[in-house]
Amino acid sequence: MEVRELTYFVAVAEERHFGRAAARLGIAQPPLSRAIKAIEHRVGVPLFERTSRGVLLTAAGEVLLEDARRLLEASTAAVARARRAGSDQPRLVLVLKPGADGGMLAEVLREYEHAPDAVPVDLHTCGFREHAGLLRAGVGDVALIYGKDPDLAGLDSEELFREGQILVVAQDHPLAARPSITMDEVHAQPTPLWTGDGSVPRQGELPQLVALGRWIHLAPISAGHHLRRDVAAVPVSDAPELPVLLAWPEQHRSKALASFVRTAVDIAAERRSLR
Amino acid sequence: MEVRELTYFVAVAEERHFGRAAARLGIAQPPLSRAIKAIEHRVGVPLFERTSRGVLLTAAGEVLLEDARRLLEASTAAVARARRAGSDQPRLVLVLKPGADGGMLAEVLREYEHAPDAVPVDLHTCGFREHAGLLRAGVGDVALIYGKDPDLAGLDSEELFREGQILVVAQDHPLAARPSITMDEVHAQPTPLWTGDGSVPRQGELPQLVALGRWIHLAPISAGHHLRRDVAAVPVSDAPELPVLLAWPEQHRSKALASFVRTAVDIAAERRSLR
DNA sequence: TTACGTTACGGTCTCCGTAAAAATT
DNA sequence: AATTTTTACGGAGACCGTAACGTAA
Repeated sequence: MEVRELTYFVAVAEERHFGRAAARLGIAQPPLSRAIKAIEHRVGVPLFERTSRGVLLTAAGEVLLEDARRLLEASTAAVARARRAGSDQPRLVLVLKPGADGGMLAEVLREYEHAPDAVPVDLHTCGFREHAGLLRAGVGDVALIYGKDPDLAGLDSEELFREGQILVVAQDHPLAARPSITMDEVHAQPTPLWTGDGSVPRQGELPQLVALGRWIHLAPISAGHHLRRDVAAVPVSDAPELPVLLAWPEQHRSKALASFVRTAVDIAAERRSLR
Repeated sequence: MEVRELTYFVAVAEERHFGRAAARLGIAQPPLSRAIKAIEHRVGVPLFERTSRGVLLTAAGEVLLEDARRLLEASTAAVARARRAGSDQPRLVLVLKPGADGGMLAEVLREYEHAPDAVPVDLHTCGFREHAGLLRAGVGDVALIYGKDPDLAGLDSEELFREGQILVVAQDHPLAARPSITMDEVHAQPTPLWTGDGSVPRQGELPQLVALGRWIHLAPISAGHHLRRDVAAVPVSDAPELPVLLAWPEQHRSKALASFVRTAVDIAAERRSLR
């Protein structure tokens, strides 16, 4: 099974229409039709049910679609990683959400510079829940992830520590002056609480909306250090602790990466013991 | 990057020689040389250092080799799985070492027959530490694995229970008559203890060697039920408990598989609570 | 009749194999 | 001189696009 064929298959599977799929692939329908037929012949089972309004996936097609998506992702990731590994000055790409640095990133970077097998670290910022995808796509080598149930498929990870949460509200919000607050109170107050569900906001949009009093949201304590001036943070006494993870592609432990992970884990352990 | 190209690359990387790689691929050297050059051009970095005695992998080549092996494995697995999913009578293939049934397999199979979404279960036996490979290759859907540190890359898993161990010795071994024994005694006695390191024995070879008094080995308690007549089992009071895992390819939870896992987990939990 | 997928056909592009050449020990 | 990789060249096969054809709502 060639990746060109997988690309064709995924296009048809996602468009559920040979014509649209061909357009998306930039080819004519007939070659696409032939290619799919060839695949089905080779696999030995039909992957689509042809109807006069388009196509439907068979059970086998559903199974293949899952694998095919992963394969395509992995194949582009493979060349991306090889390319970076072969560049003159190898670097480590750390993926993180802006501001979500766990309050220890600066120290980790400082320490890592002097570690054995260290290489320069590039920071690649990303949006909500994009970490795993970027690692799997070969864009990044390692990611710093906050969250309860992150998507770790195909990744190895290590928990660095857990962190309490603060509520971020507009400066003139009724809760802004409180020294502390409970989860019940968070849910009881009227301003909507941003949960990350639904549409992903553009970069920097959420702080803006919070400052305008349209939303409030929870954040890890360490994020409180670099909030906008026009918002306030209130400790939430009984908020669940957020795990802070370091994650990297499965079995991709270059020396540079292993050394970075070790440095971060050591510093995290040290900080835990200080508390 | 096409999988044909990856196949070529892996062949050269593993043979470290264009000529041998070409022979293994069943093609002539020149097309192979061209193909590799094309790949290197596309990736943008050299993957091999050509010497007059063959080739060496560059750092980028090493990185790509890891990914390429996984990709090839995954691509064959994808069609294998799709083919099985599309067969007229879908089945669930359970991979396990002969005898390593956790003492509960019969009950799980019996129970599963009546579970919702159940399909017929095929048993596929395998050798020492072959489970993961067979799952990744798409040969099996789910595996029953004993062991402390199994290879779970690319797999999801669930621990069913933990089991104590017995020492399996020849019937006329000095320890055969003991009601119980400690790990210290196991290590102190003279017959070599088989640890699974080194060469993998042929199927059924180890029991033979144990019966002949050439080796002794540890086994989970449940394996004691189907030992040869000419060996004896002695409980080891302080042996570390062996985890018994159910594992399956990451994110491949068909209804049939999910139902099987649930059945097994439920029965395991029930047995734990009975103790 | 319209919208989709499939066959038929001809051209092009890629890939392969044989043969000769370059490079390194 | 021998071994190994690379370049040159000619042919076979794969893939694509246009056009014509089935087929179901």
